[in-house]
Amino acid sequence: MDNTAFLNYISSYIQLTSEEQSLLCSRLKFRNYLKNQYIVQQGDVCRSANFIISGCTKTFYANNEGQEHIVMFSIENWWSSDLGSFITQTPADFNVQCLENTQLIQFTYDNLEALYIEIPKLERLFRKIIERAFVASQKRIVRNFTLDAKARYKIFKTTYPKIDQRVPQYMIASYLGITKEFLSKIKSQVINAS
Amino acid sequence: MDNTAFLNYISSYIQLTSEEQSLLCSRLKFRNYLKNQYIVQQGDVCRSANFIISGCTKTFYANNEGQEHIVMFSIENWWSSDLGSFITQTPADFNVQCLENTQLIQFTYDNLEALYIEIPKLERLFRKIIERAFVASQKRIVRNFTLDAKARYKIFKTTYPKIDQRVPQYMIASYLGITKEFLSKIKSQVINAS
DNA sequence: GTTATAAGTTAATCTAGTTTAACATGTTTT
DNA sequence: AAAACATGTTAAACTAGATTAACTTATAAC
Repeated sequence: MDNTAFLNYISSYIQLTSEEQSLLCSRLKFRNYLKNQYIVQQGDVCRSANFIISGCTKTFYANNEGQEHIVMFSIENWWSSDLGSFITQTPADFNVQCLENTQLIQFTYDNLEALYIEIPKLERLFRKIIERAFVASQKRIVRNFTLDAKARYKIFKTTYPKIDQRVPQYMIASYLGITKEFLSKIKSQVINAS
Repeated sequence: MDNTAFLNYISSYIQLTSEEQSLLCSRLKFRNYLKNQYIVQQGDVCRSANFIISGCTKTFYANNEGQEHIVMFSIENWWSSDLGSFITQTPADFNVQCLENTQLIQFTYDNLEALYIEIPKLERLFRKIIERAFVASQKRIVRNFTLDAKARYKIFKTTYPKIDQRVPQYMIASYLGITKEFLSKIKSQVINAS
């Protein structure tokens, strides 16, 4: 199993000694999922925090009418879980499903708690990771309030060009909080305007 | 200066030794702001993470037309900052303004970095605090997508009854992402329906 | 290579929420 | 207590985006 992507990712947040690195690596559990498989299901407890080595997932909420609302896409070098369920070990609000065959590093709750004790620097790592995720989430809330759908779509396309190309358009509409029909309309406007 | 509220708040996340507690307390800086004073201004670097002892603040974004969009209200026992600006020490996207006379504990960036080294458990504290904040933020994004304005208002009222009573209605409309006129209409519908 | 099935587009009709504007109430200042 | 200003309400006209439904284009299955 190839740890380099994960170690490289970590190194932008904290510096580990080579002992810490090898200890950490000895604890890593890899797992493969197939396209369409669920990593987490709404109502189940989310048992692991998942770092994506390859592949792509969507995190979504399904309401009583069965409509899906996508909260997040995750690709290589990002996390994919229902964090709320994971940290409290209570039933998940969200589903996490693979959009491609996906390879993950999985940290179970107990595993991660033990790792925090063995390698205290990881507290800092995860603090910093979540700080960034929180900031991005706050900014998204503001964008949803201040910008109309066309502006939001343009930002999405430039911020996540790789996701835009890998994922069906109706899921992008769901992520943006609009219908696929309206996204279609926006796209034709964007093209005709240029 | 009264540390009890802060120590009590912390104790629901981590257990400090009495040495750690007194060290922490010796480092706390209190500060008072008057109603309408700015703690952070859009464009300035946010120099401190602020824990509210008493009072109330709003965190908001002002667009080019001068319209305000409220991201968050903060009251006693919660935090009030532009976290994105604070952690990266780059210019703030948001303003933080006092809605009442407000007493804070302020952690400057350098102060907090030093504290993380003196009391490593604080890494865990802030990791946990931000985990919760992130989860709440994600849930708010979903609510904004899945619920209409009336449902969002009802949830706001039951989740934050104290804020609803302390803050002008036009600010609540801004927080909910609707106009004050429409909030007024919703409220009359909620009353007439009951 | 035809038949299903999933994904994307277009257009007409409809609605939640905005805009504008006039008015009402409350609160601070002088 | 009048003036000035901030806050809140109501109603009519308007718009961004939803809904419905018919159609087109891909992709997969046999």
